[in-house]
Amino acid sequence: MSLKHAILVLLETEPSSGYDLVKHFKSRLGYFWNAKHQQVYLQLKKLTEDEWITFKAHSQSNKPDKKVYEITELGRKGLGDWISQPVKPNKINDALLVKLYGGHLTSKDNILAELAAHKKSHESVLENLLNIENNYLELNKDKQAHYLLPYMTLRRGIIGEKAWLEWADEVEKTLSI
Amino acid sequence: MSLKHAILVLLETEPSSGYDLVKHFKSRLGYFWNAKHQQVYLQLKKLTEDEWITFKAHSQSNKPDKKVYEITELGRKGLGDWISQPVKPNKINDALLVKLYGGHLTSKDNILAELAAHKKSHESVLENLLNIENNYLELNKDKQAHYLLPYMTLRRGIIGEKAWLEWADEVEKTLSI
DNA sequence: AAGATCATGTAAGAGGTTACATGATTGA
DNA sequence: TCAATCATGTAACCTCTTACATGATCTT
Repeated sequence: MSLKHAILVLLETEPSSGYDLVKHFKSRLGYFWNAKHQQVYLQLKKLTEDEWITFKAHSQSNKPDKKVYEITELGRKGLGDWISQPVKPNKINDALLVKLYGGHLTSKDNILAELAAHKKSHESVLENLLNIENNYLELNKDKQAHYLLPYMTLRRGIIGEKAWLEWADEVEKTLSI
Repeated sequence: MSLKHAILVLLETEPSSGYDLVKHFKSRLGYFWNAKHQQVYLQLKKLTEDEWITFKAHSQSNKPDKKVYEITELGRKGLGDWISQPVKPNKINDALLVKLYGGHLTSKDNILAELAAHKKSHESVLENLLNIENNYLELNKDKQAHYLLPYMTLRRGIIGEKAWLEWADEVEKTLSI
C-alpha cells in the first residue's frame, strides 16, 4: 500500500530514476523498505499519471537514457496528507521462524546451517549500516541536524540487526548443547 | 507463499479449526506470522483440495459448528520438504519508518504522538510474550525440551520487541531536545 | 568471451486486503 | 439492548512475484 509513499519520500529528498530508487532500496534502505524493479516502475507510471511526479528524459553518453523523476506540488501535498495520518503497524511474516518452529521435521544440522547463512547476511547488512552511520557522524552539526530523521531510521536498522544477531547467538548456543 | 506452511506447522502440532488458527496468530504469534481470516480459510480450502489436510465437522452445543483440520501424511511430507530447503530472508516494509524519514513534512508533535501510540502497542505485545515465557519456564525439564524450538521463536519476539522499544526511547529522547 | 552493470518495461499468476454476508450465544 | 465472541465464507480489487524481453557498455 505504501511503496507509493516510500518512493515519494525519496523523491522529495532528491530527484531520481527508477533504477536509482531500486538501488537505494537495495543498498541502504533494506531494513526499511523492499521492492522489485517491476513494482517500482509500475508505481512511477501510476504516480506520473496522477501528476504526483513528473520526469525528464536524460540522455547519457556511454549509458542508456534514463528518466529522472521529481515530485510535484500535488505529490508533496498528497505525501504530507499521508504522513499526517496514523500508519498501520508493520506486518511481520517471518518464514525462518516458521521453519524453526517446525524444526523437528528436519535435522539439527540443517537448522544450524540455515541459521548460519542468515547470520552472515545480517552481519553484512549491519556492517553496511555501521559504515553509513560513521559517514553521518563525521558530518558537521548542521548537516547532522538536517539528516536527523533519516538517521533515526538508520538507528532502527542498526538496533534491529544487532538484536537479530544477539538472538541468533542465543539459538546457536542453545541448540549446540 | 508460506501462509500455507505456517498453517501446516501449527496443524502438525495440534489439530485446529480456521478460527483457532487465526486466534493463535493474533494472540501469540503476531511477531512471527500475520494473516486475515479470509486468507486462512482460503488456504485451508486449497490444502484440503490437495489432500495435505483433512477436516471433521464438530458440532457444539451453544456454539456454531466448526471444522477441525488435521495434517495428513502427504501434508507432513510436503511440510518436511519445505522445511529442508532454504527459506528466503524476511521481507521488511515498515511504513512507520517511511513516515519518520519524511517527518519534516508534518509536525514534531504528530511524529511523537504516533511513536507513542506504536510504543504502547509494542509494550503490550512484549508483556504478553513475557507472560508466555514465564509459563514456559515453569514447565518441567522434559516439557521445556519438548517445546524448545517454539520457545526459540518466542525469544525472537521478546528480543525483537525489546530492541524496538529501546529504539523508540532513543528517538523520543533525540527529538525532544 | 563471459558476466556484471546500467536502464526500462510487459504480462500472467499468486497472494493479500477490504467489503459484504450470516447468525447464534454470552456478558455488561 | 448493545457489543463482543464464536464460526465460516464469497467477491472485487489491489499489490507483489516470477517470467519474459531488450540492448549497450564495462570489467575480468
